[in-house]
Amino acid sequence: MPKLGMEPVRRKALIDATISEIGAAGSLDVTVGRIAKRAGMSSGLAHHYFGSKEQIFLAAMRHILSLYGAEVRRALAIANNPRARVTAVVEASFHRHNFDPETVAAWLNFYVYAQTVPDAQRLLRVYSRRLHSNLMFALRQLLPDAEADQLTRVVASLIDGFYIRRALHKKSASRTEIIAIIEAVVDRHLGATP
Amino acid sequence: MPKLGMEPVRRKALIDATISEIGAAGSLDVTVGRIAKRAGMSSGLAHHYFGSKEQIFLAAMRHILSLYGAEVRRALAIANNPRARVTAVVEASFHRHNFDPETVAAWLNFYVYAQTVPDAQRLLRVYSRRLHSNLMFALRQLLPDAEADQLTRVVASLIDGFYIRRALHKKSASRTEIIAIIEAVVDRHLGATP
DNA sequence: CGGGTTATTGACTGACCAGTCAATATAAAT
DNA sequence: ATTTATATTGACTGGTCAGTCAATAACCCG
Repeated sequence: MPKLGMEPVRRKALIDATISEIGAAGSLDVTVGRIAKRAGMSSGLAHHYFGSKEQIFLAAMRHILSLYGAEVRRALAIANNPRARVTAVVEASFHRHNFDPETVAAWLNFYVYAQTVPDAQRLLRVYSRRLHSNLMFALRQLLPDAEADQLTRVVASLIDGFYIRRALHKKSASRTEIIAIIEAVVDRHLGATP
Repeated sequence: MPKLGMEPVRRKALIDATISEIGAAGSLDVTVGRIAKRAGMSSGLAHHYFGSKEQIFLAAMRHILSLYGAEVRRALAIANNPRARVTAVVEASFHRHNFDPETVAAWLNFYVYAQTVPDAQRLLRVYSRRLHSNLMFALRQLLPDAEADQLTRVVASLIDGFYIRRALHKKSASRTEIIAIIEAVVDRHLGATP
């Protein structure tokens, strides 16, 4: 029963299923068979659309990264001054969506995956650089370059650091607590060098 | 040619080989066969001494964690005031040894492994809590409790955050730069609330 | 020396899995 | 209605790997 135009539907289902499976397994030790099953199709079809397991993982990564990118852009569009732009980036980074257990698990695993697979590393770098330059652009309007540079690294590391800690202890600080702590660090830095 | 007392020698060789293999592969996708070969023995012998691959990984984790723990204790023993104790923890966390590419790769992978294997999670939590309480103990002597608590989280997250970024871009900030940045954050906080 | 213990190997097994393929079904196009 | 293109399946293959085991070797003690 081939209703035409199934491809996008199947791809989306597979990407969602991949993220769910990674979340459930807590690792990338997930078989194409299981992913396909969760997406409601045979393993053969998954290969038909993606060609390989690696391509499935990369598509899932792209999906997560692009959701994140969209959220950052959305938040930046609303912010109307440099300080607000920093807040926008931080809040987007800890948006509810990125905070779902399965999303956190996927991020963490993709970080590791990027060590092995060059395409994955490239993807992650693009987003990492974009984050870095968004922060830098805003902070350079508030601080001397050297200080802006330093605070940019601090904020970027805090984002990653709170993320990884979240993955380890589910029972760590809440989304809003984390945001408040990072904001306080920024304010303290800005207040000290006006 | 069974020279007696081989067990500790073999175990050590296997643990070192495991960390090297993880570093080389950038993932836990490492076979017992390859580990054993690097350690100069048959795969059978690796199983003879450790029983399972999981036990090999856990032993490697324990080794890395205990090196880290020893380094923290060493540094704390020298520090003779609370502020110096914070520095001691930060410097121990970025000691050259922990900074070897293969060690960074192992840490990162063990973080992910802890999502899957309860024993690994337990190990990591013990060390994470020890780190947390070392920082907290020192900072409570310098700040009101609520602020000490907050700064503790910040420093802990910065440590993890800079670590994970290091794993992603080999070309990120250097060991000494990272330490200086974290120290600056601490000083800024202490300076603002004297 | 001979029985007990430790060391060590490599072959073997059972399971699992990524990716392929031939077969089938069905819609649209000519 | 025949062709053509898309959709879909599940069986199959080749390879890999964790863990087991029987066999062998060498030391130690009595």
